[in-house]
Amino acid sequence: MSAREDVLDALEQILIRDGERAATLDAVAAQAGVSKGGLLYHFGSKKALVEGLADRMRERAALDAQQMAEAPDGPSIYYVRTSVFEDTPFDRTLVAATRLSGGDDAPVHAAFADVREGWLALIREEVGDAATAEAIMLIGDGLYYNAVLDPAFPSGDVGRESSMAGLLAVVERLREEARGA
Amino acid sequence: MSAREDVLDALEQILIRDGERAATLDAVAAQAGVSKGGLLYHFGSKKALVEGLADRMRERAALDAQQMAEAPDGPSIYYVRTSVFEDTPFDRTLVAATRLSGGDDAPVHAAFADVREGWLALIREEVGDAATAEAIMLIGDGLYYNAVLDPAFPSGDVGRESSMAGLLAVVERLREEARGA
DNA sequence: GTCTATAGTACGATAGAC
DNA sequence: GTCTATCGTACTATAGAC
Repeated sequence: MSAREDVLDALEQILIRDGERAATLDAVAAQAGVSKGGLLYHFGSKKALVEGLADRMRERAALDAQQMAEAPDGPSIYYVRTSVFEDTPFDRTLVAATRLSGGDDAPVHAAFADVREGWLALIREEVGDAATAEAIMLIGDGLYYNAVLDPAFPSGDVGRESSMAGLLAVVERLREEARGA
Repeated sequence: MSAREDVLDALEQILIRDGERAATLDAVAAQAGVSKGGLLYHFGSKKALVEGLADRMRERAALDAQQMAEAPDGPSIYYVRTSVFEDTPFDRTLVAATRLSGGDDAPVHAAFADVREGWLALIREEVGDAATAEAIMLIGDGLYYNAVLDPAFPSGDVGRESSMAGLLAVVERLREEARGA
């Protein structure tokens, strides 16, 4: 039962570190410490392997949505605040899946659409105004994508971290203005 | 002289429509209407081909930065407003390059970093406050990445377009508040 | 459940004719 | 400047031993 999870961990690791093209069955098998044949016992094809990643993303996203809904500082701040890489299991899965977003992987795309819809709903519920909710979510999105697509990722972007406080202040102002309206 | 441009156009087309993995020399040559040998006369390797795309991106970005600096509604609004795909030559080059951002293409990454730095400088100059400038740029970034990474791209995302007016109002409010401070 | 060996295809790049 | 033909490698996937 653990070998399956090891393979998914290995896939994530390679996608995060080396990108989509590097995520071959050979490379994933080697990273997971199994042979290619062993890998293909658990996931019968590369397509099935990617679907396994999409499934894991849905599961972990559901847990994160719970956290977001119950966040003491509210879903808006939670979303922007957690849009920087923290190397949690969910972060790793999300970034790995993002690396596949350029291609035509239907399961991954569908999972992303559903997860994003849930996020936006929580933010909209908190701030009331649809345009403000979208603006707040986009700030988090921009933060996330910029970090993920950075060549230095995931070594960290110190400049970004120091500007987080000011950014959260802007988001909070946006939220309060929309609530007051 | 035109064959070179045709090849770059073909590379962009394939990256936009089918993603990074589909952009093989065979596919690009076929799309450009030349043989693989013919392609490799102009670009001696795949690496050289990608560098050609990065160079084109820098050239076209410089022209766009001029437009942005002189925009009647200001760089901030211009940036967010043009963060939706319009199928201009610059848009096509930018989206194509974004498709390569998951991998380890140093020339593409360097070009992106330089171009983005120029955008942020223009916005920061307009709004004064660094945190607000970053927030505004991130809204545009989020808008852009969401569109580009959408599976339906570039067929268009009608829902997004209808929310643009409200979003621009939020951006304008952010800008005016920062200016007044 | 995991391995080795191998089939079949696709890729990047070179050589040489025209 | 563009073509066809080809080499060597790397990829996905299968077959069959253990």
